[in-house]
Order: sequence, then structure tokens, then C-alpha cells
Amino acid sequence: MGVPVARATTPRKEPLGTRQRILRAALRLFRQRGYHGVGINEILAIAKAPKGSLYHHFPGGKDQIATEVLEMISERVVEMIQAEAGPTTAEVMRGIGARLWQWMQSTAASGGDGACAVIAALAAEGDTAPPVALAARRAYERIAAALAQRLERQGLAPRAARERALLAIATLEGGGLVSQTMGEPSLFLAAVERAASLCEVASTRKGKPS
Amino acid sequence: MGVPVARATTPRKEPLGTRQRILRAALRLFRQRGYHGVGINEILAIAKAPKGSLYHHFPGGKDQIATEVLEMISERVVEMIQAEAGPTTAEVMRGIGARLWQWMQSTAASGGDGACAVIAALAAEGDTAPPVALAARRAYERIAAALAQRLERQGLAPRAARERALLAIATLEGGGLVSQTMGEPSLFLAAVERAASLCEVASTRKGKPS
DNA sequence: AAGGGACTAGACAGACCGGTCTAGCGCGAT
DNA sequence: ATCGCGCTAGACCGGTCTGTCTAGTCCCTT
Repeated sequence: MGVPVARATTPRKEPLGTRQRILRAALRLFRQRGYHGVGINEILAIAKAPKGSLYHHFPGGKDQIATEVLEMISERVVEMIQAEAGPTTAEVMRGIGARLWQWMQSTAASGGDGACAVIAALAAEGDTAPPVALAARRAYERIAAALAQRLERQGLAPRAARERALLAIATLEGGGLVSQTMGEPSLFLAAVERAASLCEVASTRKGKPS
Repeated sequence: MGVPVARATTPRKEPLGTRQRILRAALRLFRQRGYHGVGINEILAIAKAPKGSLYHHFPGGKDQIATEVLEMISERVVEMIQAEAGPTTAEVMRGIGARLWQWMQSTAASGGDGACAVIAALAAEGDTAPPVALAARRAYERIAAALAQRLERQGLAPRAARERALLAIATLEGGGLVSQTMGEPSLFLAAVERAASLCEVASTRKGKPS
């Protein structure tokens, strides 16, 4: 639906082009201030691109940028999930948490921000921009599916697997958010541990999924 | 710092006045779309008040409104925590969760929104509005303190109590957010249960807090 | 060498933003 | 009755927002 033009996966040349620079800048800014909190001029300034380029690559404007950012990072996380070789899903979770942690730290050092909950930042205010909210939902859906798949492989029923996956995501998002707001990075690590324990499947039955 | 005027707790008359209407409208809108996603004109339209009234009651403008909204709801939650009579903190947590759940449901029915993570919505983009971010932080701080107080009363060490309290808050916030984004209300209930289990203190020692 | 299309470049437009200002209403005190 | 003040009312202002438009550059193809 929508977005009639562009969206080149292998456009033609682009060694490391404008399009990517814009997406990266947008990712960073959206994470810091959410959808309505950033203007395209600001994105442009960071990406060092003129307006013409932006609307050439993203004829759908700000919405399209946000949507693609969401797709980009959800894809990245899904890859992490599938790539992590750890035996148990809990281990995988810890691995992802560690990588997100590094990511937060590095961007905090270079840019001055420090959250990871990009999707959250965009999802929280989708009410005025429905396509963005929808994209956020799809992003969660994809990540949850990848996580649930692993959980099922360990013998969990589909419904339970999905619920745990979503709960784990929620834990991470909430942890990242509160951790940033409070200025206590260690809190995020605690949340990661918490999410990981949620992915523990054997031994201690966890009961009441409803 | 700031806000030199007004802030009347018992102004003079006000049977159920403009000031409250503005705060309520702002609360609802901020919850739906975050700080930057809401314009004061919109708040005014819902509150059915003219601009003059707004700047009479809130000379600090939008920032002040957001700040007071944050204070209002954090106070409300703290009261809930202290009022809940349940013996264990876990029970208290469940009680709060249930009340937040009702609140979400009712506002969803009347207004069409459906999140509870107001603080999250405001905290997420405080970068451009530092006083708002600070207020969000204070709000979390107050709630966490109230929660931690109960946990300590059950024998937990201060540090551990605080960490668990913040983690519980994060779980609730994340749960509310993902639940709303995914359009699955039941997810919030699962998150509540998860937060409650985090407040279980005796019996099963939970290990590694760092 | 010449032509054409992808992309860059930024001036511009219209809408809307938060915030200020002056005017006036209504009620309680005197 | 009239005065004063808390509050309402909304026109207005400069600035910023997203998005459009025309020109121009650069490279790739032929």
C-alpha cells in the first residue's frame, strides 16, 4: 500500500549514498525525539543533503522516511535473532541485549542521545500519522515472530510463545525508555536479564499465560 | 526555577474549572501523541477554553502544562500505591495494574485512545524540552520511591528495592506501549502480572541484581 | 561529442506553531 | 451603585513546519 515510487534495493550505483545518510540521520533523531519532535530540515542538516534529494528519494515525505526506518531496524533485529547461535532463546536474548547495549553506548558517546527504543518513540505518537503507527506495529510483529519461532522450536505452544516474545519486547522497550529517562544505564541491563529469563522455557514452568 | 506565578491549590472558587479542564485535555492528548504531537490550540479546543485562559492559568505555557500533568498523574499513582491495602507489594502491584487497566479501557471507550504510558510519551522526546524531561524523571522517581518503600518494608535492601521498583515501572510502561501499538489489550495484563511477580520478595530468591 | 536521466540544490509557498496583547465580561466586596 | 479583579476572549505576530518547483550538475550511454 502507498509509496508509489523509488524504494530501490540496488538503485544503480550509490557507493554509500544520500539515501542511506538520510535514513541514518532520521533513525538517530527519531530515537531521540520521536516523530513529531524532529523536522525534516533537521534531518537534512545532519545528513548534509538538500531538500530536493530527500523528496527525490522519499516522495512519500516524512511518513515514508519513518516507515523505512522502522523496516530497517526491525529487519536488523530479526537478523540478530536469527543469527545468534546460542542454544537457548534466553541466551539469544542476552546476546541481543548486549548488542543493543553497545549500540546505545556508542551512539551516546558520539551523538549525545542514549535510547534504543526507536520503535517505541515512533509508535507512541502514531495517532496523527497512522501509516507510521502501522509500520511500528509491523516492526513489532516481525520481531516477535522471529523470537516466537525460536521459542516454539524449544517446545512452547504458539500462543504462549508469541505472548512471551511480545512481553520480552515490551520489557526491553520499557527498560530502555526508563533507563534513559532516569539516566541510569545499568537499568537497561537489568531489563535485558529480565527479558532473558522470560525466554527460559524448560524446567520451571511459568504457568498462567492468559 | 521557572514558573513564577499561579499554581493555586485552592485558588478561590472554581467549581470544576477551566484549569482542570485544560489539564485533563492535555493529559489525554499527550498520552495519545506525545509532547510535540499536540498543539496548544488542540488542547484549547477540547478544553473549550480560549488562549487567554490558558496563559492566565499557565504562564509557563506548554512546558508548564506538561510538567503539571506529569506531577498530577505521578501523584495519583503514588496515592494508589500508598492506599492499596494488600499485604504484599506484589498484591499492591496487581491492584494498581487493575486500576490502570480500567482507566485504559474507559478512556479508550470514551475518547478513542488507549494507552496509559503518559509519562513515557512525554519522556520519550524531552530532548527538545528539557524541563519536561526533568519532570518525567521526577515522576518516575516519586513512583519508584513509593514502591521501593513498600519493598523495603518487606525486608529488601534499599538498592535492590529501588531497582526492582524501576524495573516494575519499566515493565508496565513497556507493556502499555506495546499493548497499545499491537492492539492487544490482554498484553498489558500479562505485563502487570510480570511486574507483580517482580515485587514478590520472600521465598524464591531472585539473585543477580547488578 | 552529444544527449539524457538520476540526482543535487535551495528559493519559495501556504499552513500552522507557540506565545503576546488588548479589550471586555461578570461577580464579589464595599 | 460602582469599583476592582480574576478570568475569558480572540485577533495578531514572528517564526518554523512540510512539501513544491525550477534550475542546474554530473555521469553514463551511445
